[in-house]
Amino acid sequence: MEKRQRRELTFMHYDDLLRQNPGVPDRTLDDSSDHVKPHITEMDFFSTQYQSHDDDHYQESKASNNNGSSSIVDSSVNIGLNLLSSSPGVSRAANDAEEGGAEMELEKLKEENRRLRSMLDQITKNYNELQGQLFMALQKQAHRNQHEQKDALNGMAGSIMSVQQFMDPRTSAVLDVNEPSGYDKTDQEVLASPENTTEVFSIEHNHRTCQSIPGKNVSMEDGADQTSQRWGSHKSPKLDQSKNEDQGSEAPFRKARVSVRARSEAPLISDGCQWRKYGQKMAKGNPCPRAYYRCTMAVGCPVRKQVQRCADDKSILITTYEGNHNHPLPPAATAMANTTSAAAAMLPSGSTKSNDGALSTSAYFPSLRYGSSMAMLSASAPFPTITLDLTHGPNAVPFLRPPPPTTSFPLPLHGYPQLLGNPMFAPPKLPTSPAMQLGQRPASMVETVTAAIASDPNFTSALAAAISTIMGAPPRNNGNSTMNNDENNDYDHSIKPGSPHAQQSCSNKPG
DNA sequence: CGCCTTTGACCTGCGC
DNA sequence: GCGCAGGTCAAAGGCG
Repeated sequence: MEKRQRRELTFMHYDDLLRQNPGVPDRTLDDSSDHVKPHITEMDFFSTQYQSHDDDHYQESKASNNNGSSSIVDSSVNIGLNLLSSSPGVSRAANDAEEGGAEMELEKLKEENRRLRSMLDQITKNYNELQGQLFMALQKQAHRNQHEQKDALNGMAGSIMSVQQFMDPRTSAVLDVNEPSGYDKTDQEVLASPENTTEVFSIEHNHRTCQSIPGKNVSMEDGADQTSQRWGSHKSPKLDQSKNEDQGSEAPFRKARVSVRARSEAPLISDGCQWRKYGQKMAKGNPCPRAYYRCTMAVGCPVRKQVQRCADDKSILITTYEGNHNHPLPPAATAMANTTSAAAAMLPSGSTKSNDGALSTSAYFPSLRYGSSMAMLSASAPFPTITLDLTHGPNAVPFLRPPPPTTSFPLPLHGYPQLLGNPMFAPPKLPTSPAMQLGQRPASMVETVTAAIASDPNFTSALAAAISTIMGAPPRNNGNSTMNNDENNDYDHSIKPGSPHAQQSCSNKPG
């Protein structure tokens, strides 16, 4: 009985898996009517999560069978064997009766596994090819954007940049390709400037901002100083030194800030990280003070955030993140980090800032296909800033507030799964977060994160659970491999239960 | 005792 | 050069 029961449960899990992975052909439709057992192993091939489910439901069996979890790592053949041997409660008589059929089923399982593996390999190969093509296209786009930006800087009226440019999250990354591992430290921060309180989404590009700000000749090469230039140009030398040591490689994105606007009565948004308040200032034009927080989850963590209530609507909490965590993050923090990283990655490569602070470049998207979050260019902010407006529900109609002075466009976070899976957005010491490695639905995760935060900023626990549900356990191989160039190494780390990645993910920011 | 918050002072960039 | 504003430091005090 246990054996049959397990089969049924496993089959259901596999079903769920198929629902969550539409790309995987539903091979069970062909065989389900005939055999139930074969699905057990096939399901196990792709998801360790479901294996764990089995373990949960059959702890008794597992107690006397050490192979219960090992099947996750082993080949499909082993899984099949494990299943047969993992039912100590089955009587000898039952085994004899099913022995012949079981062997045949086992063979079928093996064959099915081989087919699925080949299919998965093919899918992975296709995905990688597409990813490579996309990367090349983005590079071309970046070059094109550079020329356009030069024209704009030369006084050309072409302030309006192509939609693709702003929609292209990789543009900046591509442009920064020469930078030494600059990707590590995507900056996240909450923009608390009053101007942005009315903005749905603002984006500025680091490059242009640096070039356009007098006295801030921060080139992309001196990334080590960018942290201090951005957050604390007035910082003490000691702090700068430490930052140089810790963040020397994160320069490129250090200029970017990610601002999250969310409705919350709480003084802080629970983002899963530990923060220490190190300062508070009254910002001009806003009766609410601006608080400065520093991540204290690890010594020397460069991540900081500003928290300030919107001057127009005090129920809106504006949190600005900057920097990348240099330590493992809890799931909730990981989700936020990924979200903000993805947002930071959206920074266009060529937005410019006019001398008078007026928005000089912007892109407008008449149709808002992505209602959960939107982006808007803002030249008013001294730093490249992306503002994620979570004050609306995922399906809410954007622009409930009066249109901001700047143009806005939706943030197509889910349009760039490669961003989340790309190592460029992984922290230096944290190869890739489990979420990032879940290449299947990185964008959906972001959506889920933003939606959850929008609905309840303090609901991080549920957020983590939701992410876990959506993403499941890291795929054993192929699934994530398509998302990460460092798939091999990163993945190995991520699936280790004891590994820090198992409980965190990292991205850059968030805090 | 350690950690955190508070808060005034200080530093730096920027505009005039 | 001066003043303003943003950002940070660090001493003091509170809290568990």
